[in-house]
Amino acid sequence: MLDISMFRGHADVIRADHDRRGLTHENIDEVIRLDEEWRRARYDADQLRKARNEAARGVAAAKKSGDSAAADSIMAEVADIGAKIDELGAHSNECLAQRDALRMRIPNILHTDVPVGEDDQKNTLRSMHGEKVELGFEARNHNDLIEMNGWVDQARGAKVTGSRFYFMQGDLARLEMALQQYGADFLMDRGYTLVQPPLMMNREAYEGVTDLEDFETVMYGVEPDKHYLIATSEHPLTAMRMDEIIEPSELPIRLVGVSPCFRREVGAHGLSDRGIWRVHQFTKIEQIVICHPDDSWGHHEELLDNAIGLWDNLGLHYRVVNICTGDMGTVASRKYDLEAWLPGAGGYKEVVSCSNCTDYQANRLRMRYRTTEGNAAVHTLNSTAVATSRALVAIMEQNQMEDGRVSIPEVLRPYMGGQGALEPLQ
RNA sequence: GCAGACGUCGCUUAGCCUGGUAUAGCGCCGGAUUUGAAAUCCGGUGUCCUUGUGACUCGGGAGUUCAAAUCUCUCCGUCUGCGCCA
Repeated sequence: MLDISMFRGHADVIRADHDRRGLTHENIDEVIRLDEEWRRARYDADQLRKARNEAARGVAAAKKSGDSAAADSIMAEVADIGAKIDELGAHSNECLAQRDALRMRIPNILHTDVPVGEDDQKNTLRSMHGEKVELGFEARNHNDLIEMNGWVDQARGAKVTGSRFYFMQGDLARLEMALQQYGADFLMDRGYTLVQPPLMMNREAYEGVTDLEDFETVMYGVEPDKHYLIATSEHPLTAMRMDEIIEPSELPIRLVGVSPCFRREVGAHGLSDRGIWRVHQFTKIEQIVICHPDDSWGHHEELLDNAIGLWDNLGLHYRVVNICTGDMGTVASRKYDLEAWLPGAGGYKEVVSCSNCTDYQANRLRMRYRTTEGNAAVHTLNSTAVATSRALVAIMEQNQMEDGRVSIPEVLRPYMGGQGALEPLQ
């Protein structure tokens, strides 16, 4: 959510940003109108409250001096003021609620370097990493590999839960745990604190960190407790400091979250999504930074550098792209994706997403740091380190051997008892 | 799950019984003093607005009242004991 001062003093900046995104200005104008109406109603109500306070002080003084007639007369004068205050107060509250409901839907201001374009076709290449390996035989896609090796049982997942749920087993399950361990260790070495978050969140905290539409399309609700299963540990880790004033000496806060992630993935998917590429549940190692506003662009590069270091160490071929205006979403100001080469699928596909959300989440979460001129919103950033399901797909497709076994990246072998390849399930 | 106690400004804390301007300490910021620092002293230190002799703020919400941190109801959370439990 943008700070209200943006609408009062710099609406031209928001309008220019909407122009880049191809949005109309209606919502901006409505927020400004509701804000003005709220301020008027608020002022009128404040004047009435002032009168009531003066009367109350008059009653107190009269009673203290024993003049009960004067007290009675003041009380008679202000007998109906409470009802008027309630009425005006209700109107002002309504204006404020409407203003902020609308303000929640207005997206973050994009960084000036974000390329303009309608959809992911207009994302621009930032850098290439690693080499495209010559397999010397026809590449299988990961779905063929998991089926021929028995590493994932999709049919029984569907039976006991539903479609896109699965049992992961054997060497692939062990590699999944190795990826978690390695990813967490890699970031702890770089000064990040390991955190295992709650896997459910309440509505208020969740509204602080995500697009409202996600409640319909992404998150699972848990009844009757009114909780939501987290779609990523970014959400609890970012909301962790909600309603807090952070001492500047604590910044920057660097966290590495490890958790299962739950996603409804509403909307039909085609055959191209078979396998474990797009599933309802996976594990993710996530980087989080909460920092001073002046430092966030530096930390954004730091998060990208961490992701690049990790994926280089896995020995995989991938590219980094700048996400364009049409592919950006509501919360981020700038976003980089890592896209891994999938020889079986024949393309580069998203495995890491690295975002600077500036003060957008912090405003919703009332998450501030102390300054000499008052308290100001912090900036929040997040980036995938490893989403295990997608990293497994990239490893399987790039490291596959002719017999269908898969070579294990060197850095993961110590976590696999020294094993060099994934063997079929017996 | 049951019973009891508790929730006050960044932290600690007084006020609650008996309704009438939110107390003090710590921390932090500024100033005085000092060659500099410590110590000491003075002032400031939540939010909002049309910046006023302004409004709001005592876990959230509702109620009673001229007036609620204070009384009532309700929800949330914490602690203690009991119960259950990997």
